[in-house]
Amino acid sequence: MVEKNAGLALQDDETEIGFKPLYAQVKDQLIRRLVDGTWQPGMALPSEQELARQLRVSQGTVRKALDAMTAENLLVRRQGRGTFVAEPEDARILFQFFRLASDHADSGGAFPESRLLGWSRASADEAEAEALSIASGAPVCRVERIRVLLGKPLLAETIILPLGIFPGFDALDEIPNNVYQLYSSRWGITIAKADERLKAIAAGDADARHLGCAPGEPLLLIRRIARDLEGKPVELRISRCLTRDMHYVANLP
Amino acid sequence: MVEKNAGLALQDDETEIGFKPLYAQVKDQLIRRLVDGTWQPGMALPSEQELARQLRVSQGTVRKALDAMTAENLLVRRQGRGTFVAEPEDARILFQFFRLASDHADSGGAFPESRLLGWSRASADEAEAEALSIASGAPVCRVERIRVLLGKPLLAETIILPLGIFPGFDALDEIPNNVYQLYSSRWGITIAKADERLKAIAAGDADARHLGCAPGEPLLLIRRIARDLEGKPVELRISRCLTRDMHYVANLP
DNA sequence: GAGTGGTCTAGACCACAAA
DNA sequence: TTGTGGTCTAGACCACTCC
Repeated sequence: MVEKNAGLALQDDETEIGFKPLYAQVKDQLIRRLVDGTWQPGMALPSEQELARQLRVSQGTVRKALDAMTAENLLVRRQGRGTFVAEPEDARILFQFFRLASDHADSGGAFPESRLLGWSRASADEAEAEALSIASGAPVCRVERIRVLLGKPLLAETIILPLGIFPGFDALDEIPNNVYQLYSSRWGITIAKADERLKAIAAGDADARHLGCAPGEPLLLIRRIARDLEGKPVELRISRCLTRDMHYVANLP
Repeated sequence: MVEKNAGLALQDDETEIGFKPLYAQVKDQLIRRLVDGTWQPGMALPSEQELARQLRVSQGTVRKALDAMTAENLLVRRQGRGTFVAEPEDARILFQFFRLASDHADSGGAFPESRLLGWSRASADEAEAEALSIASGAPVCRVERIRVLLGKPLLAETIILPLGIFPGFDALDEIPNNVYQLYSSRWGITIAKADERLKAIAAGDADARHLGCAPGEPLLLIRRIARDLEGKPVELRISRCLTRDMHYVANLP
């Protein structure tokens, strides 16, 4: 009765080690359609029944793949409406990637404003190349800006982007506040997840000037590597944060 | 054919707003048995079939509850063996709750040693009471210790425990390295999750002396609220970390 | 009313572990 | 061989949304 896992138009690795459950293969197929732009942010996917027919698997298997992708914030499911590709709107990006909050009352979910200091083409140094899995010396664009919340300088950040992945970024006329939305609309790149490393450092002269604090004041250093749908690192971001009245929030697990 | 959700020996809140899916009710039941000690760390649960019979639901519904609990690190499932209550062994606690790593080669998964400075009974101050959801002035035990990795002082930490939850803690003769294991074995309390808040601060004189750094050196301040199976805060821990050669790891999401 | 996702069930076969 | 969890299927009913 139950059909043998025969791949069903899915790439079947029946080799000893390369086995994947059907629902994982389905998930890979669906992610492929996100990567190649078949389904763009905001669009509705076909219904579960329809996907099941197309992929020749049961609805339950499709559901398991969709549920996993929903848990990873790639999709949004709405009962009675359908399943949609997640969009990089401010509210979601803020919630998912911005972990700084006020010590006192919740900062109301305001997206911090940006004061651009400049951006320019450069060559990746050793550390940047390592973090982004590109060749040392490869062309990148470095963006420097100050993030401001409620009129107060909050952090200084440097964004390093490989120009091989974001061609023409260095020639932009301006850079919006929500860059992840720009990555999506202009280059079709979705930031799916990120790893962060945190340290405490002393403020240098430049950061002190920009943030309005004394040189030597303790700052929270955040080094973020952001990854696309396939897990490839596409952005390196280094932030120096004033945490006198703010804190970084982490949940375990 | 399908039986109406009638609670099935589960507490049924069919009131307008209080509805819960069956699998969530099953999960609540299972967690209750963890809380009341029916199933202790390391023990095997009954099989899915058996649980399904006992609770008068289908195996699939039981599975959904077990999968959710496994995702929360409350259970461990082993194919062909069974489902077991997760234990607070060093390796897991290290992986789940210790987010500091060396900047260079992985620190090999070594559990940091502890150098105890002392512990004593005290009264909760405003901030501690607020964090632990207890009355201001309620009895607590404060533990001070230095964590050491590979012979080098890594961080100074203060653990604040409500004596209402851990009676007799202040009268202990000694305190082991892995306190979460002690909470479990001595008081039957499982640390299920924790929230952390991070800041950068300047080292005070005492911390500088203990950590072997200069006063004013930037330290990473971590304030952890650890919660039991029911989400109630049971431990407050404040760590001041030297992050010259270390960093804190966070994953988004 | 038609279509969607959300829940629940029942039963099959598979991979794995232990006796 | 027996029993376990892991996967997959098929079909039912429900709650919700939109026409």
